[in-house]
Order: sequence, then C-alpha cells, then structure tokens
Amino acid sequence: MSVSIRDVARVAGVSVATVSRALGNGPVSDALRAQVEAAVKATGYHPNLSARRLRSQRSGTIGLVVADIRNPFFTAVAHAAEDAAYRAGLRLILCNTEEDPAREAIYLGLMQEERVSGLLFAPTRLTQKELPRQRFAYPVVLIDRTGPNSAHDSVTLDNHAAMGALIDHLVEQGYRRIGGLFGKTSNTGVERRNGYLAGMLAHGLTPDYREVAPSAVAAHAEATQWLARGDRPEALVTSNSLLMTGAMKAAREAGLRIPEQLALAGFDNESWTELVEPGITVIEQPVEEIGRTAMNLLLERLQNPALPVRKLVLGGRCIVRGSTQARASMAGVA
Amino acid sequence: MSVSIRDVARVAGVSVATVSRALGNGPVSDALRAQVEAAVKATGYHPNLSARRLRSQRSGTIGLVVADIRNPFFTAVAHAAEDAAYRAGLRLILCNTEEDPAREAIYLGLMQEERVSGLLFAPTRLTQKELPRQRFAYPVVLIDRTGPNSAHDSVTLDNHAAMGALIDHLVEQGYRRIGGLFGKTSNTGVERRNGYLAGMLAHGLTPDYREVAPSAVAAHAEATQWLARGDRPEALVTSNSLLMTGAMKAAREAGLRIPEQLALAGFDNESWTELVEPGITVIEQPVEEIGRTAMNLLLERLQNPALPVRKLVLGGRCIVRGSTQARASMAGVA
DNA sequence: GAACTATATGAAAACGTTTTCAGTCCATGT
DNA sequence: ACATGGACTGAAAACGTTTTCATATAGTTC
Repeated sequence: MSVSIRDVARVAGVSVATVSRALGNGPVSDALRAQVEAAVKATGYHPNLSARRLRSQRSGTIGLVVADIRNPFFTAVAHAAEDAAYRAGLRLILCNTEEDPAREAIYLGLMQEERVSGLLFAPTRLTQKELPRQRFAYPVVLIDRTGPNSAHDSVTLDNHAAMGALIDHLVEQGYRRIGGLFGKTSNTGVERRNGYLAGMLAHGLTPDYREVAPSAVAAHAEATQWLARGDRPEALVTSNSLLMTGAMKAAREAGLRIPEQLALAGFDNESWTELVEPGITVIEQPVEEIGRTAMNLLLERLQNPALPVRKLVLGGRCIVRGSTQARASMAGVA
Repeated sequence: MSVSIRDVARVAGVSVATVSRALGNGPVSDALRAQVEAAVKATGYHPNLSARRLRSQRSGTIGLVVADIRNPFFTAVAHAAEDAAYRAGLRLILCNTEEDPAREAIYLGLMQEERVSGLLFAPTRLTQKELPRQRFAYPVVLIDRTGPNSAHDSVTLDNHAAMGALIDHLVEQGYRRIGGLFGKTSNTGVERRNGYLAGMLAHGLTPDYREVAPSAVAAHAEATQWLARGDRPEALVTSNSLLMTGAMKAAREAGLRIPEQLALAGFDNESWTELVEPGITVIEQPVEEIGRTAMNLLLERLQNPALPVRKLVLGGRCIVRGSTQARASMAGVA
C-alpha cells in the first residue's frame, strides 16, 4: 500500500538506517545521500509520522485548547500561535471546548494521548480552579485566563487595570450609572468584573452588573431586558467583543442613541468597532503578541524545564471613540 | 517514564492482548474487564496514539487546510467542522496557509505524513489549477473553492448566482456605475467576479473592477485610491467580508455618505454588517451547513470510496439593508 | 461420552521508524 | 608496516500498540 522506508532503501541500494540518516541529520556520504534523495523522489516516499513519533518519543506537536474559536480574540491568538509553530517546525492541534468543562477534560486527556510536547491552554473558570491539583504530562502555558495560585507559565492581560481605565474614562466623561456585562465562564470575565467593582468603588459609585454566558445571543437577551427597565444605566461596559455585539444590537433595537442615551465601552479592537457609528471605545489587546509570546514561553520551557514559572502580564491600550463621548450636562435624565 | 499497556497488564494480572481488547471492543469476560479498568485507573494509563495509529493503520484524524482562519467565513466553517469531527470521534488538524501556495504544498505533504483519513481543503487558485493532475493519498473534499474539472467532492456556494442577485438588486435600486472589488487568490473571487461581469453585461452596463489580495488592508488601500478619483463608482460590491471592511473604512475616511454617495454590498452576514450604519446588504452563506456537510461528505466517502463524485452547490440568502437603499433620482451626479 | 463449536485468553508477530552497536574502510602518525 | 582513529554503513533492537494465531476451557449436539 503505502511506500515505506524499506522501499526507498531497496531502490537506493542502501540500508534503511542509511535512508533514515540521510533524511535526518546523520552522517552520510554525499554520494549515498544523493542516491537516497533520488529514490525518495522516485518512490514518492513520505515518512510515517506515527512511526517516527513512536520510536523517537518526540511528537513535534503542541496543542492549543481554547474555549471558542469564533471569539475573534481567540481566532487572532490561534493565528499567531499557528504561525509561530509553523516557523518552529511544529504541528499545532486546535481544540475547541465550547466553554464546556467536560469537553475540556476530554481534550486534555486527548492531548496526553497525542503525547504533545506542550500545551497552550485557555481554561474555563471551573477547570482553572482544579489546575493546582492537576498533574499534566506536558508543560502548559495558560493564555488569557490564569489565577494567582497556578504553577504554570502564563500570558494574560492586566484585566483589572484595563477595566479600571475604562471606568475612569467613563467617569471622567461624566457618566455615573455605569452597568457591567461580564462573561461568567472565564476567569478573565471575573477579573474584569473585579476591576469594574474596584473602579466603581474608587469613584464612590454603586455597581450594577450582570453575568452571562459569553456569547452574543446571551448578551443580547440580557441587555434587551435590562435596557427596557426604567433604571437602565447611562453607560455599559462589556468584558469581550461578543458581548459587545449583543449589547449594541439590543441598544439599537431599543432605539437608544449612542452615546447620548447609552454609552458603550468594551474589549478587543475589532475592525467593526471603528466602522460602527459612532465608534466603540475599547481596550485593544495585543493579540498577536499574546499568541507569539505564549508559544515562545512554551518553547523555552521545553528547552529548559527547570526555568522558574513566568507569568507575563501585558497591558492593554485604551482606544477612545465616539461611544463614550463626554456626557452633556443633563444630570438626572432617565 | 510514561505508563504503557504492559504496566496495566502487569497490575491487572493479564496479558497485554487482553488489556488491548478490554479497552477496544474485543471479547473479554466481565471479570477481567473490570480488573483492567481498575488497573487503568490505578496506573493513570493513557494509550499512545502514535503506537495505536502505527499498528492499526488508522489515524482517526482529518485535516482542515484553509487560507486564512481570520476570515470569519473560515472561522465559522472550521468551527462547524471541528464540532462534526468531535461528534464522530475524530481529531481535526487545522492548517493555515496564508493564501501561500508554497505553504499549501508543505501542509498537503504534511497531511500525508500524518496519514490523515481525509482532508477538507480550501485551495488557492494556483494549486487548484493543479488539482486534476495531483494524486492524493487520502480523500479530499473541497470547501468554498472548486473548479469545473476537479474530481473531488465539494461544497460551495453558487457564487455566480449570488453575485448576480446582488447586481440585479443594485440595478433595481437605481445604481448604474457599479464597481467590483474581488480577491484574486481564490477561485471563489474569480467566480464572483464572473457573476459580476455577467450581471453587468445582462443589464447593458460597463463593468469596472479591481482585484486585490484578500485582506482588509489591501482592500482599504485600493479603495482609498479608487474612491478619490473623479469617476468613482456609485456602488461597490466586494467578494468577501474582509474586503468589505477595508472598503467601508476607505469610504468613511473619504467622507462619503452611505448609500447616498456610495452604495455597498458584499458577502457574509457578519454581525457587524447589521450594526454598522446604515447596515450592509450582504449574501449570507450557510456557513455552519457548509462545514457540517463537508465533513459528512468526507465521512461517507471514507465509508464508501466507490461513491460517485458529489458537488454540492448551496444557495446564498440576500439580506437587504440600508447600504443599498433606492437611489434618489439624481441621474448624472458625480 | 465423543466430537464439535464457540468463547476467552495469551504469546508473538507486525506496523515503520530511529538509534544503538558493531563493524569496515581509509587516512594518518609513528 | 602497524596500530590508532575517524567517518561511514548495515544489522538488529526498540518504541507501544493491535491483531493473528494457537490453545485452553466450557458448552452444545449427536
């Protein structure tokens, strides 16, 4: 059926060991190397990675387990990671957990069965709690979501500070009744919620927030209901771009003018946040850098397992747009 | 180091063959099966997929090779495919070619080395031309991009008709000078361009179009230059959502009112196309269905290789929004 | 009760590589 | 001329499974 290294060896008139060495980096005379290369071309040989991995005990594969590839943040991170893996000559296995801890557990086991060299992982809040108790057969670098007591390398945003900046900005622009819409399945959502609470407290404002499943439809449903109430907020912050999509849609449907009747601010500088009228104020995350450096941390860890745990916290950039324009001095208007 | 099936066998007091059978679906007595399961739990055994694949000659893996995972269309398709694979108990390997034929070739070879059971593939225009001449070691299902003379199963949109519908609609709304912005690396771009040409011809209009790299920045650059000219079009159609992003940004920067000074229509019903003012008219592709049915076609093909080639062409849905509002009767205005 | 048959189990071969080990050959230094 | 060593090569073991083959045991049929 499939052409194996034996076939190549036979055609080239050498031993299988020589073929293996010629294809790898072993010492082979130029003459034989040429013969082997010719034989490879003639036979159309492709090495069997399973056999190679089995024997060499190296998978040359790293896993990427994220919650939702449709979240543009993860899409961008995955893209950067894939690129870095390609450059390093490694394969990347992408797993989508749908924010489901059960599915997450299955994929984590699968990664071990694949004998991946390492893992980039954005855990659910639930499994993240279990992380300290869990033993992995491979190095793990957490992306986007980590906790204080995890023993893994990580690359995250300074969520607390970023959300704080958003609140400060809104307050400065004259908004007081600021509502929050946060994803409830990730620690990132929690951190941004905490940043929100701290920010509101610092300004002596009373917080008012909701936690929802991290999807546009969930946010839309919640926001629709919320914005219909008499005590709806003057401004709304969201913890990711999917939630912002849902919230904005709800605002449109409720006929609210932005920012006059509802200011908006959130995360992730998607291109549409600029195109939409009047432009959404967002915290831009360095997505490319997150994916790239996460992969680099992993590669360094593979090289040197004794390295101390490194937790990289990156800062976000606040991009101010029309959705948080200074509030006209009309205090007390519903 | 790693715990193997021998360790489990030793702990369970049975042979390795029995362990293998107990874990698979071989005939094993209930008593021994229980012993094995206990031993697995006690040892923390995880089967080595490389060894399993090598011996069984089944990879249980399918490849997904797309041009750009950041294109929301491919993101959605990948998501649906991953889900279908998960359900079928298969692994999915995602490869991103960046629209680069060289990278594409590398990944295609890699898929063979992985001994994937099958491949979902969105080829570049260049390699697509080579497709009829190429032999694959695995069944291939083309998604989004196919040609008339390919011998592979495929799932595509009726691009010609969809673009025709867009042109018809624009003409009906009173637009005459309709420009086109098309991606040049994919056959999909070509088909939509042909649909554009046919549509313009049918209405007796003179076409005017540009072909660019399929990215927002390329579209932005081209559109910026184009819209600055005196003979800029009254309407612009684009062949995908990335190009639309770039085009719209250029229109905004040029200070053009939509649709009064420039109508817009394109592909892919991204949520922002609804949120943006005045809403973009688009052809909605059944992305979930494309990913799902592509996977199904592949699974069926794996079951029965003798099946005739099946080319599935799906229809798009035209969603009319404000960006193509009826043109005020002001013929001849630049 | 003997001859089958079906079922469960273990021993060992096989999958396609890499890597170890043991050479073989040739150049080099004495 | 002879030992020493380096560079290359081939035979065979090993990686961790699944699967084939043989065997033992129990159950069935005449």
